[in-house]
Amino acid sequence: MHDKKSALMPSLSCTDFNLSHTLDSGQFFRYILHDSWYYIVTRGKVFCIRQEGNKLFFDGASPKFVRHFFALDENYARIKRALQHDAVIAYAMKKYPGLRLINQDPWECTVGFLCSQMSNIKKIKGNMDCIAALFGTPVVFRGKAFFTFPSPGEIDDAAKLKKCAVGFRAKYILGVNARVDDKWFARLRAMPYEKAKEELMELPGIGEKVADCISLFSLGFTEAFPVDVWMERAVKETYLKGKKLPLKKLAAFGRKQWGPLAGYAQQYLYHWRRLHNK
DNA sequence: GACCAGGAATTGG
DNA sequence: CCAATTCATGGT
Repeated sequence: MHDKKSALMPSLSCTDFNLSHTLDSGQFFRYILHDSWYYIVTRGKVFCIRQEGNKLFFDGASPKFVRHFFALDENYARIKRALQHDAVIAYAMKKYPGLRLINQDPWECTVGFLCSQMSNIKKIKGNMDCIAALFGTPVVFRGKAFFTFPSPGEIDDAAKLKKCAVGFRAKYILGVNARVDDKWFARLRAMPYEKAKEELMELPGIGEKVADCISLFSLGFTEAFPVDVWMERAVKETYLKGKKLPLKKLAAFGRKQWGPLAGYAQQYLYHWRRLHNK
């Protein structure tokens, strides 16, 4: 079961990192688990990765890329210390240790969360794989077939997109596809969070929640606090004594409560609330 | 055929 | 400005 090449392939030591928790927390869609390896496609890159304790083995990507993609250089001990004061977050951190925020490609992230409205993770994964198959480029990696994700501007055929069962979201994907490019996303990264979010919300189909997901999962704004139905439940039940608040106020609550680490608090709350399924 | 799924856009006060 | 309503689709 151990790959003989393991000893020769790149590896990294990591602390406070759990690959499965991180991938299975609804922030990223294009990966599959096969023979204890996660095969990951992100834009034009295909690589595989496996965790054994504090060791990460991987193939198809440089150590630098892996460190960046999984935010391994983030000072996690500091984040943990800062969030430990909160009993609810502390519990979730203990239950799902090493859950981290991924640094993924903004364009791919945007399409993923455009697909997310009124949908579910399994279906979003299917949408994304279908878009890659119809608009991306085939790649063979370790004898397996994959498709890279298309670049901005390349999802330009409504009839083909319709085959991917994105439904009413098609007009949003086509609309955004025609309006953005990689440079545009790069500029967002250099802006303050509020400004970048404003720019994102100018695009069709992107409201506050989707803009916050893009901000948090792909632009490095850890102060973003996306609020979906799961977060609404989690916050209402744990911090508001069951009292309802509009989504906009919940997002403001999160940012005020946890400041620059609101995104991490969100990720733990979301993961915890979705899995314990009360 | 109802019911649900990580919302967005529009309308009415 | 805020809340309520409408829109809209594939999977189970």
